[in-house]
Amino acid sequence: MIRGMVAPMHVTVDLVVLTVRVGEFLALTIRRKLDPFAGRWALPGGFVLEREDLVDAAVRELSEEAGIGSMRTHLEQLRSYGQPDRDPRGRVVSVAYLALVPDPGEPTAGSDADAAAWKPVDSLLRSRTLAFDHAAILRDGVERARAKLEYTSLGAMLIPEPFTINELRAVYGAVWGREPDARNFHRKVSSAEGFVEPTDETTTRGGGRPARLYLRGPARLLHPPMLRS
Amino acid sequence: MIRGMVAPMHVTVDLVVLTVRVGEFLALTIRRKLDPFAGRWALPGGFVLEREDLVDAAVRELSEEAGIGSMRTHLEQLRSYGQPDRDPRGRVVSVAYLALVPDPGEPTAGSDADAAAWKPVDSLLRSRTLAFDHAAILRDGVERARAKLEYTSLGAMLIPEPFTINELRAVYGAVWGREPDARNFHRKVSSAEGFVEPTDETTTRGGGRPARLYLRGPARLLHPPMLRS
DNA sequence: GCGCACTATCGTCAGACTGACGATAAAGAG
DNA sequence: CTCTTTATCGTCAGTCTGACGATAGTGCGC
Repeated sequence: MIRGMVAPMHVTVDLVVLTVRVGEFLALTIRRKLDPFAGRWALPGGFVLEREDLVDAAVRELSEEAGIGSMRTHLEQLRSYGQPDRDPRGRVVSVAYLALVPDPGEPTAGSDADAAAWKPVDSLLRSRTLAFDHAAILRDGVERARAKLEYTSLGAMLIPEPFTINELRAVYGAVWGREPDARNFHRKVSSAEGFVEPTDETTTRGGGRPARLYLRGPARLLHPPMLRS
Repeated sequence: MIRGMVAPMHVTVDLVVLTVRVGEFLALTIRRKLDPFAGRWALPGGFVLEREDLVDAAVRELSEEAGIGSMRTHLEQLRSYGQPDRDPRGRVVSVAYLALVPDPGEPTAGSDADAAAWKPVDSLLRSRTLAFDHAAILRDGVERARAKLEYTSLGAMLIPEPFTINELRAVYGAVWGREPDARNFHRKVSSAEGFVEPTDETTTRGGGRPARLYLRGPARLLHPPMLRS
């Protein structure tokens, strides 16, 4: 049906899965069981099945390779990578997805991996340990996440509900590498329409005066944005 | 080299090519010569060659199908589309690119098309005339372009150099559907570091008092952004 | 050559928002 | 019951924006 001179290619999805745990900005990595790059760390991912939509493949890999359900997950397409030599097995085009999840605890390795682990984003980016072009994909995903914290409410997708405003502030500190001022952050978040919804509960888990607990609000975009400055 | 159960797919690039001409926001379309959708209007695009990088395929199609060189063109990846049934010929994953060009005049149809034309974005989006899922791709591209005018200097890629500030303002009006205030726009653009570079020349082509001519500046991001409000 | 129409550019001003930081509130620790 | 710690509210000056007034240079019609 398609003229023969056009070579078909393999299509994969790769996942940049990000979370924050105790003040650290982490990405999910797996250790590859098979060649190429057997034994090396990589981003989770896999081939798109014959009749499978791209986003469905991403959801499936998230579940298979990381044991992460799609319920509390923000998942968006990042971009595609198609350099002809990016995979030694042949021509493979990868559609990368970005997932932001509240810390789900230790990951369980899927069938293609002999280990899975959360690793600090900074050290992954500095240490060229990732297989394929996954360092570039991770860099793009991290950049997108950092940018989106500015003008969306997605920061709240990186912690479990309910959370205090200071816990949310720690997310921004971990992702941006710089803590916003607590008082200005509190003013901004609590006055931004629909960013967070207060509950009746408070907690003292951070020590000090009890802090109100919040849930994620319905707003997705922030007007005006929160500036990294 | 890759286990047999994973079916290879065809990979294409599709192009959302946008420009502004006499106050109208236009997208490049071609009329398809071949099935599927022969005779229907579509976005320019085509198959990625066996050893060709994705962006190279986009540059090639831009040149082949629209006669647009890559010199004065802003080209960025938009996103990928991979619904299993999006192409009746079989499984085709398309990587869409967004191009912003200064009006290059009437397009010349490439070999896969029997016509090429600039059409107003709004009417294309309203009238469900585009083949495949190209209406969705165009919508995403237009949305990206509208958003990027806010926080980048890309508006200047939509008009030929040199230009007056008012001509640039007309670009914003065409893309956003609403003209910013001339005086505030002038203040903002001329005070934003590196957005535009003044020349020594002026023009009276708009009538009235001579306007200074500007070139595109080196800045790509605007801090703070220009608000659609 | 003169005033008019037109666009370009500069200025003004109130309101919104930000960053820096002071001050007070409400817990637990000792 | 005082100290430490975190939470929350306030203050204030500086920046940026939107609305809009005012002035500056052109070409055009007469």
